[in-house]
Parts: sequence; structure tokens; C-alpha cells
Amino acid sequence: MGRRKVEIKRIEKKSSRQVTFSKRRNGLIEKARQLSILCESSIAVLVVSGSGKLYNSSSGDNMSKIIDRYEIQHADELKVLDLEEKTRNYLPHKELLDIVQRSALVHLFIPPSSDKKNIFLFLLATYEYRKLEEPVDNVSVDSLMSMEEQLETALSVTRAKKTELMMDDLKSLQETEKLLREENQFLASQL
Amino acid sequence: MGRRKVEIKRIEKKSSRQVTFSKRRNGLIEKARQLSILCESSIAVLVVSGSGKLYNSSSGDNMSKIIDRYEIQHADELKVLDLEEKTRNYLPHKELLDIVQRSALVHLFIPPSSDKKNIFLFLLATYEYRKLEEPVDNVSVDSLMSMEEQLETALSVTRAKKTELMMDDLKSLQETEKLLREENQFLASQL
DNA sequence: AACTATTTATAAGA
DNA sequence: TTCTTATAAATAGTT
Repeated sequence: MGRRKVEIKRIEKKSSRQVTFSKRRNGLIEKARQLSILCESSIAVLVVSGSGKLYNSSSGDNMSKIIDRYEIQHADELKVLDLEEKTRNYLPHKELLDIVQRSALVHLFIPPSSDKKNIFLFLLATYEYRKLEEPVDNVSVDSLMSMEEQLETALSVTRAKKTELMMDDLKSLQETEKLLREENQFLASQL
Repeated sequence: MGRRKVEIKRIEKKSSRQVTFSKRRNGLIEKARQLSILCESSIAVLVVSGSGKLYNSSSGDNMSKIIDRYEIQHADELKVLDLEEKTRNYLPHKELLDIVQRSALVHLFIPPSSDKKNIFLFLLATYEYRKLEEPVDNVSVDSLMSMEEQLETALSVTRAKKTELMMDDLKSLQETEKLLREENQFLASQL
């Protein structure tokens, strides 16, 4: 849609490439905005120029939420599941600490998109780091006891909540299964 | 660019909205592809439909890399930096622990949206628990440890087994659900 | 899913 | 960069 038809291949002339980049980038973002309004949807566009500069726009919802949605869909990736598996199977203390720290650090240097996650992971990493820097052995028995108590409470709440969530999932899945079976039977009888 | 000019506002008629959504979504993604080739850039497009379905495309580079680039650019956000600063410089060990715990609890009670968060919390809980089981320092009261440790180990193994069994149940239920849905769809198509 | 009348985006030129 | 304009491309409404 210009004076001439252009082939879709790298524009060799740098100045033309830059002009086209700017025009089409704006066009793309405008199209995204329109689609988001016309069809009530949330759209994120991320453009990284050849020289590494980032341009982004989000419409309908903020960028973090849209990226979170993407990450939710891609959450059950090999690596994470594998880690969960290993952890459950009784890794020695030091290795576990390593993993937690590495995972916290990865999140730190490639910060996750939601602020909450950022802060939480950052705090964890810092906390762990602090413990290495300030070994607990010059801390009083009193303060260790209070720390233990806090940890136990947090742990117990976490564990209860985990079980509760899993139970909920199980129940709802069983419900779904039952309904599907009934529907299935009905459909079969119609044939 | 159609038979009529359309105002950029929500399309009320559902069927038209769906048709437009599909057409323009494809258009948007094609535009992204072209721009990425013409101007040697990396482009991610994430579209979340009104009903929550996700469509995404990435060109020039894979989605994760593009999202990472975005997140790197936004790492130095006010809130996080501020907290980071504070944490590094002023907060005593105990207060830091408080914050970590509080933030973990927030995540627990405002149910986490992604599996990753769940798994991470699970890791954290396990890790904290481990520390209770196997204290890293030699300051602890040795005389009571042996018995306590044995009990804790038994508890932990039991708990791990429980979780494992529940996870197995969940997985198999999800499998069943998927199969039933497929059979269902097939039956429906036969009618 | 196609078709096509129009609108819209944009390539080249100024 | 910005504007202008001829033309290519996208798409709204129709079949």
C-alpha cells in the first residue's frame, strides 16, 4: 500500500529501513489499539529494533497482566516440573538451598513481570544472602526460638493451604468427570 | 478499509465482533511478521480475547527472549528499587524475615494465579521446613535434636507421600477429563 | 469461506 | 522529520 509493491524481505538501505520501521511500528500499534477496542480484548505488542531498542504498547489491560496470562499458559514447562519432582524427593539441604537461590537469582536478573513477584523474589534472595553473610551462630537461642516459631507457623499455613487447594481441585475434577460421563451417555443414546 | 467506515468502539453484535476479531487478529500478526522481516526486528504480539483465550505470535526471536527484554527494561521500577535499596541498607535481619513471611502469606491468601508461583511457594515451604529439620549451624541444642529429627523425618516422608499421591490423582483425573471431552466432541459431531 | 467495494496504510517523493 | 499523494493492502459488509 504505497507507490510500489514491496517484497517482504530485509530492506537493505538503512535510511529506508528506519523510516519503514517507524511507520509500520506505529501502524502496528495503532492496529492493536483498534482491535482491542473493537473486540474488547487485551493486546500487547513488543517490538525490539535491530539495534536492541524496545518499543511496546498494551491496550485493554496493562502489560504485566497480559504477560502473566502468557506465562500461565506456559507454566507447566519441563524445567519447573522437574524441579518440583526433585524437591519433593528429599534433596539434601545444601542442594535445595542452591536451587532456591539460583531460581531466586534468575528471577532477580530477569525480573518477572508482576511487581509482587519481583518484590517477593528479591526479598527472598536478599534474605538468603543475608543469612550467608551473617551466620546465625552469634545469634541468641531466644531469637532462634522466635525464628523457629515464625517459620513453623508460616510452614503450617502454607501446607494447609496447599492441601486445601489440591483437595478443591480434586473435587472439581471429579465433578467435571461425572458431568462429562453423563453427557457422554446421553449423546451415545442419541446415536 | 471495507464497505463502510467503522467507528473505533466496541462492536455490539457478537457475531460481527467475533468475525472482526478473527480477521483483524490475523491481520495484526501478519503485519508483525512483515515488520520483523523488513526491518530485522523481533516482535511479540499477545492477544487475549474477551473470553480469555490467548493468541500469540513472535517473529525474529522467540517469545521468551522478547518478554525477557521487556522485563529487563522495566527492572528498575520505582517500587522495587526503593524496596531493594531499603532492604540492602537498613533492614535488620529479623525485620527482613518478617517481610518475607508476610509477603508469602499474601501470596497464599490471594490465591496465586500461576503454577509457577505455587511451585515456588512449595519450594519455599519445603526449604524452610528443611532448615528446621537440619539446622545448618552447630549452635542448636544437640541433646534434643536426635529424637526431634527422627520424628520430623517421619512426618516429612509421610507428607511428601501424601502430596505425591494427590498429585498422581490430579494428573490421572485431568487425563480422564481430556479423554472424555474428546469422546464427547466426537459424539456431538456424529449427531 | 469467498468476494468486492471501500477505506486505510504506506512507499516514494518533496 | 513531516506532509503529500498515488497505490497497495486490509477489511466491512455481502453472498
